[in-house]
Order: sequence, then structure tokens, then C-alpha cells
Amino acid sequence: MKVSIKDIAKKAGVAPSTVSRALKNHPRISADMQATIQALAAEMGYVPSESARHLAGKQSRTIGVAIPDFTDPFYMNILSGIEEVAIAHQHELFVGSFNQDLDRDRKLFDAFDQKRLAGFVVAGSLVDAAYLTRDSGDIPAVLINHYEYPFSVAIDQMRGVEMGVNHLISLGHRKIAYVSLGTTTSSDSLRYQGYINGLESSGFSTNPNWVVEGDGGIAGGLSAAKRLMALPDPPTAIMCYNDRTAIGVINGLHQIGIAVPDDVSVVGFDDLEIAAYFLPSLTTIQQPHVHLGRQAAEKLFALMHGATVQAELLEPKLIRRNSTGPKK
Amino acid sequence: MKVSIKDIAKKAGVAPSTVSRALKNHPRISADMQATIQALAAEMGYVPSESARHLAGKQSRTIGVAIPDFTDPFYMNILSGIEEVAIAHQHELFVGSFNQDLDRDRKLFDAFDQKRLAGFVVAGSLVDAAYLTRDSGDIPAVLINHYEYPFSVAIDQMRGVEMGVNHLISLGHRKIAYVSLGTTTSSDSLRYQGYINGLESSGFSTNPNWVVEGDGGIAGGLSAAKRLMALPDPPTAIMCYNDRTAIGVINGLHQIGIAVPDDVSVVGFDDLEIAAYFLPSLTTIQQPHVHLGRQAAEKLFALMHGATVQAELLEPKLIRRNSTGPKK
DNA sequence: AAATCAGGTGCAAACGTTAGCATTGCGCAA
DNA sequence: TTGCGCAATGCTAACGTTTGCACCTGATTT
Repeated sequence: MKVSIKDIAKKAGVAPSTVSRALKNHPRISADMQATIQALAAEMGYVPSESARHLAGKQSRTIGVAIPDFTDPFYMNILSGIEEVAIAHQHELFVGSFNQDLDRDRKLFDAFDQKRLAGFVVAGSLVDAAYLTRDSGDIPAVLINHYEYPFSVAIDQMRGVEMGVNHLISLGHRKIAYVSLGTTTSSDSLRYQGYINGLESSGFSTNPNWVVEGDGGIAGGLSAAKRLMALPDPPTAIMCYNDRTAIGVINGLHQIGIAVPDDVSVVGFDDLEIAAYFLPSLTTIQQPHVHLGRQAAEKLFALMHGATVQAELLEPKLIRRNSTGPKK
Repeated sequence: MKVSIKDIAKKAGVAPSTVSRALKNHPRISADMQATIQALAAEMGYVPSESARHLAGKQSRTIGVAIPDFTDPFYMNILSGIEEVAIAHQHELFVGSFNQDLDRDRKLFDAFDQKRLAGFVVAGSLVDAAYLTRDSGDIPAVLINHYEYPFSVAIDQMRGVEMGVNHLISLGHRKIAYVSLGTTTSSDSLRYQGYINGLESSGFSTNPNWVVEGDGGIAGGLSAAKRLMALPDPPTAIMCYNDRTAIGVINGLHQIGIAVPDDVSVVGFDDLEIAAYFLPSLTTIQQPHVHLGRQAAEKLFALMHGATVQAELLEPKLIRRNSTGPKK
């Protein structure tokens, strides 16, 4: 069905190897022959088989990316950054998510191995562990927002949350709550630690009641906000695990008639596109998402080319907008 | 470097074919041998080569997906639906976006061909044309939201916008604007036509000044809103190409002190997650995104299995929320 | 005029796996 | 004892491509 190099060779009356070379403008094939073969190939609708190419010794031109979930905009931004540099390097992407399924992460890494990928990027603390405990030896990999792995690109999440908390303190807030991710991942504990640090470095006490669990999404933030405000001594400011949580929180507050930032201030984390356009716009900690992806990919290519690279820790940045009010 | 079936065979003192069969529990291999080989394979860290497998005649277990952009949540939802059923059918996904790059769509389809994919799904009217004009003959494909192609899953976009316009009319609005996608695609012209139909079927005139171009994103909606309200005779309601445009529109209105829905009503299209949580929440036309993806994938698998399938046109649904006010 | 050179091309092995067919023992029926 | 069938395994070709090396033919060098 599919025309192969042999078919072309037969029709042109030459050897398959000549066709192979002619198609890639090998210098030892005459210009005449190259033109003839290429025309013939086009006419016959020849499409090279990637599998065969790959088998015959060439290195793979595909890099893998593992992300938690296709519907999380944060990871999509990262992905988009990775894709950008992959294309620039003439590589393709094989992207896999590992959603709800607990087995899926293993399967994903198995797939990476079976494809003999040139390298891959792992984004999302949920799988870091899964990756690190397997011995998929030789394929170079870069992790995003992981801190122990030698090849990683990360932003200082702990410091980020601390900056958010400090900002709230500087506005006069003393009752500051935190809505967490709600699953035990390194990101979650780092950000929580940042919250504690921010409070303690200013000499304020922490109230365990003011730390509640979200789910990293809007719905989790919404219910967390309601739980917080039902407390006998509700907070006046809420630091959130991420922007989606913050949006949920603001929405939840709105539902029970609490205005942001007039009554309660809210800080997010990520600086998604929507953060700038939500009403009120979100004060948040910026992660340079696309840049993060780009950096990770660049690092991966460096690694693939044998360069020595080292872990990189990017500085977060506070973006002040309207979900935190003026100084009280 | 990588251990192959031959390495295992050598070590076990059997033929490669025996190893191959033992690894897949072939009935004609003794249980003993199977156990021995499998243990040995595990111990040696054997990982099958997908390329070799694929070359040796097996059909590919990968389906391709072409989307416009990784950062557009609408397509990510679709993707997530596709992925779900792909996994259920034990297939993998090869996802490609074709971003800004005009050449990229061709390259993407070339990649599909070179990989000898089992089939693919094309989402996004920008590439439909690119796909339809090429003769990538034998690989089954399903398009999303395309109307001429025999194998497609689509919702009735024209009807959707018409429903939105009718809703606005029923609230008493007469000056209704439309913010388009701004590029000539079938989606854009269909939705525009729905706008015209909605107006004309109620006997209202259309004012060309009230049709302005967005860009499918938030920024485009924002500037469109400002342009509309600067008109000598500004509209009192705005129908938008999609939710992201609507969010931009509401934001733009907010910037110039116009309240939604008190002063102006806004309707979106898609029903993204954020639509329900934006403030004000968005009245919008629901596309069953994830379902759309699932349907498309199911249809693709049916097609791959030789079943006869036909195009499917889903009914849109108006979701009434707070960006459109009570009857005036 | 003989030997060398180089450009142009063909041969064949290799990549890792699968699958059809052939082969080897063996126990068992005739 | 001879022949047979069956279970278990080996042989080999094939998938489509690449690549090192050998080969041929004119043309250039001495």
C-alpha cells in the first residue's frame, strides 16, 4: 500500500541506497539523479517511515513531556514554552498526562522508554517521585520545580509564598489564612512552609484553623473560603496555593457577601493570564510559566548534547493588583 | 547499550523468536520457559523497541491529534476527552499544535503520515482546510466542528449564536453587537451568520458598525469593547465569538466604567470552566467540550475498525447566568 | 601507454522485532 | 518395531531505512 524506497528504486532502475541518498541530497549522488529521484518520489507520494528510520540507527527526534493534566492552564503554558524550543531544534513532542490514574505515570515512562526518546521533561511534582525511583538509565531528563534533582528548572516557591504573606502583612493584615493544594507533594509543603516562614519572620503567630485544604482548582478554593469565613475568628486575608484556588476563594467570598479586597484580601500564585483580567484582578506571585518551559527545554537540549548543566532556581515576583486592598 | 531480545536469547540459550513469544505468553511456549524468560528480561532491564515492533508489521497504537494551540482551554478540554477514550482503547496520543506558524500544519500532517498513525482527530477550523486539501489517503480521520467532512463531530454553531441573540432580544435589547474571531474560518463565518439570522428572524436591522473583530482571546475582546462603546450609538448588548472574548469584553467595559449586566449585557460561547466563576458569571452557549472530544475519538475508533459512521451535529444549549440582566 | 584518481553507484549488513514454517524429541497406538 | 501426532522450540525472511565498503568507468597524471 505505502510506497517504499524500494518501490522508487525499482521504478527508477537504481539501487535503494541510491534513492535513500538522493532524497537527502547526499554529495556523492549526481545532481541529475537527485532531481530524477526526488521528482519520482513526489509523484509516487512517498512518505518515509519514521520507525524504519529510527530503527536504522538514527537518534530519535522526539522529546517527551509528562504533565499532570491537559486542562490545567499552568502546565499548558509550560508545555507551550517547551514546544517552542523543541520546534526551533527541529524536534517533535510526545506529550502524556497521567490524570487520575495512579498506574498511568509508570505507563507513561514506559512509553517514553519504548519510544527511545531523545530526552524528556517532567512537569508536576506528582510524578517527580515516580520518575526518580525508576532506573530509566540513559535518557536525559529535566524536571520542573523539583529541588533535589540535579537537572531542574524551578522557581523558589517557598520564597514566593513568603513574599505574598509579607505583602499582606505590610498592608496591615494579621489574620492571614492559607488554602493549600491538599495533596502531599513537594510543591504543597514548600508553599506551606513559605506561609509559616512569612508569618514567623514577622513575629506573628500561626493559627492552625486558618490553614485549610483546597484541591488546586476553583471548586476547592470556593469551599475553602466558605469554611474559613464560618470560623469564629475568621481571617482578613487569604494566601492561596495557586491562582485557580484564589479565583475559587474570591467567588466563594462573593457568594456569602464578602467583598474583595474591601473586606478580605486574596493573593494567588502563578499569574495565569486570567489573573490580570479577573474582577477584581488578582494580586499574585508570578511564575514565569512559558519561560520555565523554555528554560527546561533548553536545558534538556544542552544535556542531550553532552553539555554540563546545573539546577536553576528562579526568583518569583509579586504582582500587585486589585485583590489586595490599600493599606489599612 | 539497550538490551534487545537477542541479548536475552543468548543469555538464556534459546532462539530470539522463543523470547519474543515467551514475553507475550504465546500458548505454544511452555510455562517454564515463559517464567524463565520473563524473569531474565526483567532482570536485564529489557524494554521493547516500539519502532522495531511497529516495523515488523504491527499496526500503530497511536492516534494523532491536531490542535491550534496548547494554551486555549477549549481545545484542552477536547483533548482531554480524546485522551480518555484513547486510553480506554489502549492507545497513545500524539498531539501537535500549529501555533502561529503557517507551515506548521503541513509539517504536522507530514509527521502523522511518517508515523503511520492508526488515525487522527483534527480540532480547529484553521487546519481543516489544510487537512482536506491533502491526499493523505488511507489514514482514517475525524474532524471536530467541521460541516462538509463526512466524518465529523460538531455542534451547531450558527444555531448557538442565534440562541444567544434571541436571548438578548427577549431581554429587551435591540442594539446588539457582535465581536468576531477576526480570521476567516468556517467557525467565524458560521457564528457571524447566526448573529445575523438571530437579528433578522426577529425583524431587527443589523448595524455594520456593531460588528467588530476580536482575536479569539481576552485581549481582543477587551479592545473590541472599547471600540464599540466609543461609537456614537453604542450597543446595549454584546454577543461574543467565545468565552475568552467575552471575558475581555467585560473587562474592557469595566475599565471604562460600564457595568455588566446593569448597563450592557454580554453573552459568550463555549462554557469554559471559568465562565461559571467569573464575576459576573457568564451567560454563554454551552459546547459539550469534553464530550465533543470523546465522541470524536469514539467515532475514530469505529472508523478504524471499519464501521460505517456518519457526521454528527450536536445541539448547543444556552446557559443563563449573570452577565445578562433581567428583562428591561 | 600504463597507472592512478575520483565521481557515481550498487551490495549487503544492520537496526529489533514478528510470524510462518520447519525441525526435533517424545510418548503412544497399531 | 514402525509410524504418527503433538508439544516445544529453532530458522529465516520480512518490515523500510541507513551506511560502510566495494565496484565500475572514464579522465587525469607521469
